[in-house]
Amino acid sequence: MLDLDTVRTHPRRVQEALRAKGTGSPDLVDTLLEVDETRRRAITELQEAQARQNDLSQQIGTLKREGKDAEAEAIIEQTSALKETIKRLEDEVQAAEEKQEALVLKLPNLPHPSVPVGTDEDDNEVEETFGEKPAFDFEPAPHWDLAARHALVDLERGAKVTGSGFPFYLGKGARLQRALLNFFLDRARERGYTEMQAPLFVNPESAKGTGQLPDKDDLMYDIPRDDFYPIPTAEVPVTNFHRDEILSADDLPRQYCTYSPCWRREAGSYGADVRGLNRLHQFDKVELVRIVHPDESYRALDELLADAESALDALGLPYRRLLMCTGDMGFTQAKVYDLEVWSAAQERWLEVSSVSNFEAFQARRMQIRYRPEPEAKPELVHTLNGSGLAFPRVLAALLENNQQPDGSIELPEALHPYTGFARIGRDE
RNA sequence: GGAGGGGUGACCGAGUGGUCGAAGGUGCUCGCCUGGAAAGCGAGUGUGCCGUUUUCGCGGUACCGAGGGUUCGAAUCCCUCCCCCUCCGCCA
Repeated sequence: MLDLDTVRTHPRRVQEALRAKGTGSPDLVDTLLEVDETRRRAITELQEAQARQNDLSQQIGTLKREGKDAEAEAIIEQTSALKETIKRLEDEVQAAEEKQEALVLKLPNLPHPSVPVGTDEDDNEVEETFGEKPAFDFEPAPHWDLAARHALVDLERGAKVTGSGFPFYLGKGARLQRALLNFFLDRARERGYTEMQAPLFVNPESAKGTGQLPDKDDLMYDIPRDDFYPIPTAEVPVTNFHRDEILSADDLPRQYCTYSPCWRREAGSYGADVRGLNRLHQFDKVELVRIVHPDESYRALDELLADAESALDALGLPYRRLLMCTGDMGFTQAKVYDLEVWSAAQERWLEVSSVSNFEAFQARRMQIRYRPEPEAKPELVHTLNGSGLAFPRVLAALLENNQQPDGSIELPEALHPYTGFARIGRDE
């Protein structure tokens, strides 16, 4: 959510953001400012009426205490018209506030000046590529073939039991998942994150806080009977942990890491890119969340990026870093990097992490504030998050990139203490 | 799921219709005291919104879990919902 004051003072900047992100119409800003005008006028009128009412009520109280009931009655008679006025103005204010709230929620975050302007993924900037793509003197198999050959993943039975995109992992596949979980969490903890286990369902208020509602509601599954949403990312419960709180300056920064499954409806996805583990309805992820002082958030973004990248480095996977353009970044973000891992058999880059600075956009919705000095007015914090990392595509890349001529898979050394085995498909 | 108790400021905790944004305490800030500290003493210390103001600020209004209602007037009375605690039931 944007600050109304920003919209009032820099309407053109907001309109530019709407255009750059390709969301909503620029008229939104004008409509919003009109509603704001109406709202403020109504509030002023209402408060004047309330002041009169308070004054009269106080007089009545005084008169009654002095036993001057007749005089009190005379004043009470005057109040009935005022009562109606107040009722009417209250309704007006409420209507205007609701209208305004709905409009404000449609305004996306302003992109940071360093973000390239663009319309779609083709305009994202490849900032840097890391590691060497593996070369094979045989035809490398895609991960779904490798997973089937070694019985690591069973999508068919997952589809039977639940539906497509809900995999079973078994044997070394399951153990590898568990190894990734511990590997990522241990690394995050060593890098200064507090480990957390979060609820996997959230209420609508939380989904609104991080920006999944109202605009991205078809991303999530929902449980209408109890008014819950299975989380599409642990960002939602973890960031909402501090919702409606005023932290002291000493409490900042807060850094949390958590493992969770994530559920996404992925409505409208289809085609060859969804094969195997490329796109699932349920997947596992370690998420990193930072809540920081506003002056620190871009330094924190760099650190967060380094945290995510270091995990890929440790796994020896080739990857590249993309700076997302205005048209391809999300509604809530001010600046986003994507990390994409090289998938050697598919010969594609697969997104395994998205690292974002939301500045105060989420914090304003969630009312997460901090007090700069003991007696000072509270101010909004900045929030950031990044995957560290998403499992399925990491798994896909591990299988594809590390496959051997005999079809076995050599795992990177960093994982050995976690898996308890060094390879898949030999010495079994 | 059943029965009972309860949700008040950063925290604890008074307050059952008017002068209550709310006693008292703790914490915190500033000052006094001290060689320094503790203790003690004094003053201050909520948030949002609207208006006003070049700054400090000032005026108004709302907020005592949420939403509705009664009343000239609600933290206080009534209704609905949410959450927490205790006991019972069920259960990993």
